[in-house]
Amino acid sequence: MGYMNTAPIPPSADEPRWLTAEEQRVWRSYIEAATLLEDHLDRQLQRDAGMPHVYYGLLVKLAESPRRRLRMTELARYAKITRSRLSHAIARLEKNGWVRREDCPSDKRGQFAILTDEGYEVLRRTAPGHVDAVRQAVFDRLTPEQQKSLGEIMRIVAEGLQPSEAGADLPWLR
Amino acid sequence: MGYMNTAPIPPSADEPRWLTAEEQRVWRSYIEAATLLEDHLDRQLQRDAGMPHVYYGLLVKLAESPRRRLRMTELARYAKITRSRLSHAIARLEKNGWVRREDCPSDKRGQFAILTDEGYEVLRRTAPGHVDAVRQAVFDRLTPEQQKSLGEIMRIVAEGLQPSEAGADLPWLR
DNA sequence: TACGAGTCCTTGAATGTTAAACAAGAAAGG
DNA sequence: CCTTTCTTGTTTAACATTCAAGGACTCGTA
Repeated sequence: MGYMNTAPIPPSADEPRWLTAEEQRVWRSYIEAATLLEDHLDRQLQRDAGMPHVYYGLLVKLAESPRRRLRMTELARYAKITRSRLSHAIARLEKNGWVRREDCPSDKRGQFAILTDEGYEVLRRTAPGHVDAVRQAVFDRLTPEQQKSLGEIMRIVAEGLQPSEAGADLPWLR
Repeated sequence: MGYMNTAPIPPSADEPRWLTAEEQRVWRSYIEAATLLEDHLDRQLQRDAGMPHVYYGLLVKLAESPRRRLRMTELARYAKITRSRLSHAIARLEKNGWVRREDCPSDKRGQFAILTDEGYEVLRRTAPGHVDAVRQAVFDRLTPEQQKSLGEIMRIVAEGLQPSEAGADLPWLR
C-alpha cells in the first residue's frame, strides 16, 4: 500500500503506475531530508533570530530589493506563498518592528512591505549563523557535482509547479 | 545581505563564508521547489483525501507495518516529526475514524496507533491519485540519472540531520 | 525495596497556516 | 461613462504545529 509495486504485473489503464522500489527509496529520502531540513532551519532561526525560516526568507527578499521594498503580491510570488499567508506574516513582522507598510501611490489598492533598519540589523546579525547552518546541513556534505545536480533537479521541479507557468491557463494547448 | 558574496575577499575567521552566487542559485531552487512541492501535495491530498500530506504519510507507514500498527514513538521517528505533533495528528485521525489507539500490554506507558479498515480504505481509494501527483511533479520530469542522484543527495542530507546520529550526544568525540 | 533518572505520551497555550469570503480599486470593453 | 470583470490585499474561523510542562511508567542501582 502507499507507493508499493510488488506485483510483477504490466501497467494497465486502470491499474495505477505505482512507484518502483527504487523510486520509493528516492521519494522517501526526499521527504525525510526535506522534513528534517526545514525543521532544523526553523529551529535554528527561531532560536537565533526569533522567527521561522519563511519569515527570514521574506526579510532577505526585501533586503535584496531596490529601496528595500516590494509590493505584497510580488513578495508573495517570490517567496512562493499565498497572499493570505503573507498578510499574516507581515503583520507579525510589523509588530516586531522589522517591516513597515506604505501605501502605493500609483495603485491605491497596493501596499509596499518595507524592511526597517531594525529588520536589516536583525538580518546582519543573524545571517552568518544561518549560512553556517545551511552549509553544515547541505553544501559541506555534497560534492561540487552533487551541488550542481541538485540545482538542476530542483529547478526542473520548481518550474513544473510554478502557478505562473506559461500557458497554464490554456492547458489544452500544450 | 542574506546569502550574498559579492566582495572578492578571502574568507577570514570572523568573516562568515557566504554562499557563492552559484550556491545561492542552488539553494534558492531547492527552497522554491520544496515549498511548491509540499504545497502542491498538501492541496492535492486535502482535496482528494481530506488530510494534509504529513497525515497521509502516517497512514502509509501504518499500512506498511505488521498488523497495521506502530508504537507512537516509533511512528514519530519514521515520519521525522515530534511526538507532540504526532499526538495531535493521531487525535485528529482518530476523530476521522481512520486510526485507533490501543494500550501496549508490555509497557503501560506505551500506545499503539492502529490503522482501521476505514483508514485503509481511504488509502486504497486515494493512493493512485497521490502517486500520479508525485510522478507528474517529480519523476516524470527527471532522467533516471537525475532520479538516482536525487536519492543519493537526499540520503546524505537526511543522514546528517538524523537526531539519532551515532554519537550525536557526544559531538566532541567525532 | 526504594530512589533517581530516563522514557512515553499527552496537554494547553501561543503561534502559524489555510480556505473562503470580502471590500476597494483598476482595467477592459462596450 | 458605465458596467463587468479582474486584481490587490485583508479578514475570519478552522485547523495545524510548536514549545514548555507534566503525569505515568520503567529501569538501573544501591
